[in-house]
Amino acid sequence: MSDRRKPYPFDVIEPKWQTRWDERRLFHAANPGDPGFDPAQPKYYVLDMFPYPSGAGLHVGHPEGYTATDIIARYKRFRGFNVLHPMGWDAFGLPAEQYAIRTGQHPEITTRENVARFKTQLKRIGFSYDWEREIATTDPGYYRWTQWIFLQIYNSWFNPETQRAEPISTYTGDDPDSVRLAYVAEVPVNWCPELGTVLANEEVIDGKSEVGGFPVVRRPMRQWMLRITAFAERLIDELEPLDWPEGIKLLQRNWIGKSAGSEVRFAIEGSAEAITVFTTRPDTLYGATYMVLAPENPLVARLTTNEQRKTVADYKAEISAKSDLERTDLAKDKTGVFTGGHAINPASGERVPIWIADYVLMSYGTGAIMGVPAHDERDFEFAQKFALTIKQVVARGSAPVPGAGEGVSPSRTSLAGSIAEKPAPETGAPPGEIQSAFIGDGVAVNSPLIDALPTAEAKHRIIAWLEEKGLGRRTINYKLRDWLFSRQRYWGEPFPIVWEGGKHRALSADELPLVPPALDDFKPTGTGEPPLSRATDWVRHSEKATRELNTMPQWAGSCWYYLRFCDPENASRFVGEEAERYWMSVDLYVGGTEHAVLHLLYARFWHKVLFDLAYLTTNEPFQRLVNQGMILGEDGRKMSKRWGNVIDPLDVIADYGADAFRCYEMFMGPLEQMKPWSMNGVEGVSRFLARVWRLLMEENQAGEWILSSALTETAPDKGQLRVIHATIKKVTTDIEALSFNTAIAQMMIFVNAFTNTETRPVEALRTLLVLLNPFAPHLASELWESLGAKFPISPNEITDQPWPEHREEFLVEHEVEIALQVNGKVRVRVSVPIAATPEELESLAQANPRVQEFIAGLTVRKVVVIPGKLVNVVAN
RNA sequence: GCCGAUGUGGCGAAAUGGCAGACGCAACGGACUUAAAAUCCGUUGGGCUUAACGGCCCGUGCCGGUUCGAGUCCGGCCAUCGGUACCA
Repeated sequence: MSDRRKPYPFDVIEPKWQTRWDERRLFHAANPGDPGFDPAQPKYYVLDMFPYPSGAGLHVGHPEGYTATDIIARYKRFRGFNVLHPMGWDAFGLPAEQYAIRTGQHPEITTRENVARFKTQLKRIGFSYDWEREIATTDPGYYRWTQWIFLQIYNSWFNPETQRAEPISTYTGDDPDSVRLAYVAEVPVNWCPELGTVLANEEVIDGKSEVGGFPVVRRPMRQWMLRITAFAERLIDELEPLDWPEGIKLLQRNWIGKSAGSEVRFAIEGSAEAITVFTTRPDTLYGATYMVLAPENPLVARLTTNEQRKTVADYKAEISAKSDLERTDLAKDKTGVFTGGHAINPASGERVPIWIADYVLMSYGTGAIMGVPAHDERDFEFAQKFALTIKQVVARGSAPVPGAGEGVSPSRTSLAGSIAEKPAPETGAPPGEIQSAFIGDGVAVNSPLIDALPTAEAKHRIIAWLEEKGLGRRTINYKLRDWLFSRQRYWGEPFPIVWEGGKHRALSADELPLVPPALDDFKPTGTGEPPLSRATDWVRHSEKATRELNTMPQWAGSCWYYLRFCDPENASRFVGEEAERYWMSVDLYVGGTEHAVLHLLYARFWHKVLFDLAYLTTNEPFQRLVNQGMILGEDGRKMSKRWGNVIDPLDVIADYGADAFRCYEMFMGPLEQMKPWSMNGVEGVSRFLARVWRLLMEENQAGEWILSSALTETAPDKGQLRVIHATIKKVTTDIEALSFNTAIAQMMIFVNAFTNTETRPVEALRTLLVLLNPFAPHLASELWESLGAKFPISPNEITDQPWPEHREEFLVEHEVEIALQVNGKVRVRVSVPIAATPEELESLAQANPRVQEFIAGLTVRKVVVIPGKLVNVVAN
């Protein structure tokens, strides 16, 4: 291909315009107070999810979203907006560190090289970023403020009364460290003794390290945590008004996993202690025939009887050898052992055995459950396996049993009553031979306090009783866990924390940035100590104090980069107040679904903390979110080295040009949809652009491109005006709707309509070039310039033109073709005057010979007239 | 399991409840050319029928419903893809 003649000289014009845009600072957005800032202009902040600059360079997936936002950015500029469209680098991260371990090359160098490569690639595609706002999370000028934000989080707490983050100074309790939004806790991590490091869950496969296949065990280690759970309620509620895809909102809600229920306290037999469980079904309390604690629950040691001590210890050892993944993967079959201890069911007074099992997680609820096998699938499976009592306490049915009072009727009666009302298959089986758990709502039975009550009311009643007796209370639980915020890595932001006498303390803001020490050896130390421990001088903060050795996770930098873009040079504040007030929030945020939960949740969390502390004026960062779909290989499979189906954007650009690449990415299909790449498709779009080129240009004898002699200053004819204005209308509404594929299709219709005309009105082509400019900016700019050489216009830059407005009057036709239907089937199409009244259309239809033919011998029952569309004659 | 998305020609896809398949690809035919490429013009959902112009029937994953009219709305299935997984 590259040896073939180019359909138009994109290889010359694209670099030319890219250089010119840079020189003219065309895409630089002025901040309030800057020279050239126009307060009358509305603002528009359109943001891409910034990339991790990997060694592999860009793939075709990146530019899909970037092209979409670029079209919007260029369009909004035409529309008179002050557009903020920035780009930067999420540059801390593991690959650079691992590369450093292998080669000894400092991650900073690797990162710099990768950033340079990415930037070259992005520039070659012609994106209209304001490069003067470029940021990298690894710049000290940037991570200084990442550390500063951490300090704000560290120095605040969540006041449950105001439901807001507040400075720690407003906390009046004894132990501020127990309520800080950043705190230290012992949490279990994946520890690989052989590699001497902690591994992420994704790095552990079947209980072995992904690298080397060494055994991995879970072991508690001291970690920094962020108290995101305090914001769970607000993270759900404040999601509601955002203009995000419903699916993403749902994903976040499910991740936060709110469930309402109650805590119930079970007394332990022969002990002053009690076990508190969380349940969403307190109405099934009478059916709790056993209890299960998580193996890690500290109560286990105190409950276990001497006879069971060895069994329990063995089981715990077995469990701790399993990784999280293994523990859940192998969850096909329930396991567990009896502790020997018993508790008392507070409702029934029955004595119930206490077990431990790994299907109960220490990290959710209270790390203990009441086992209600008749009404919970997992409990049912467990009870079956270990032959525990199964007691039915909810019967199918919805209406309360007539005449049944509260807790007075014998349970047997109400059970019989509800069966009579709505028989269910399994209730025919005698008690103890229940075939499966009934987990739906129904009517309480065998539960004296709440018999005959429907589930909702039974829950309410039993909670009231528990609260009255001091045995429990209504609570809400979340799946969301606090955010494990520390990593034992080198290439990340050091914590602005020092330790002295076993206590942590924050650095002051003027000690920032805290720069990581220069290291030659980035390898894990083998002891579990982070690599920073090697830098002994750096670690010593003072005579008595030493620095925190962990670093922050990669998420930290991406939690607030959209704020820094508003004011990237500011040396005295993470973002200037005026800049933040002017630019925030992000009007359009485009990126992949892979960040639907973590990044977007973490960023919202930080934003809310900063908002509560009055550093920001907005409560949410991203007003509108759009996810682009994945681009698959030509074979319909996910692009990967393994399949050899990876497409390199630069290869495509070398053959067809950046404009064709951009347009093809948008023409493939709807932005949000997953779709396969097709080189033939690129070819087609490239042909379209070449046709646009030849609409204005022709070759002279010498083979040079010159302005076409078909161009004239004449006015477009009626047919042409219709196409022009239909195109303005469709392209405009389609861009607003992010429906770029159909916008391009309409421009193709335009070009087809003008391709073989003898004379081409310059006016029509000017309009086309402006409409095309957001999609194919190099081509449109070049042609505009060429056109201006012979047909000057003021202002003479395409980017200074107003966006065209369509005029309805050019779209209306005198005649319109409508369909005549008989009984819903189209029988003939006829041309009718646009002004024809419904009555006229009706009689016209009935008089039509074709219609006559089909209604012959039938009685016309009804005639439906849709003016401009069709007439449907209903007859039988 | 659960949650979500998607099912329309040979392919990527269009269609405020109102003429299904716009636009593009591929394929085929034609023009130009010594020839090819490029370019331009045309045909192109399937079946039946006609010498031809035409005409008829079927068709948006499957089954049903609402409606004068359903790719679109409702109910029930099936398939593919993605996410998630003992969350009490």
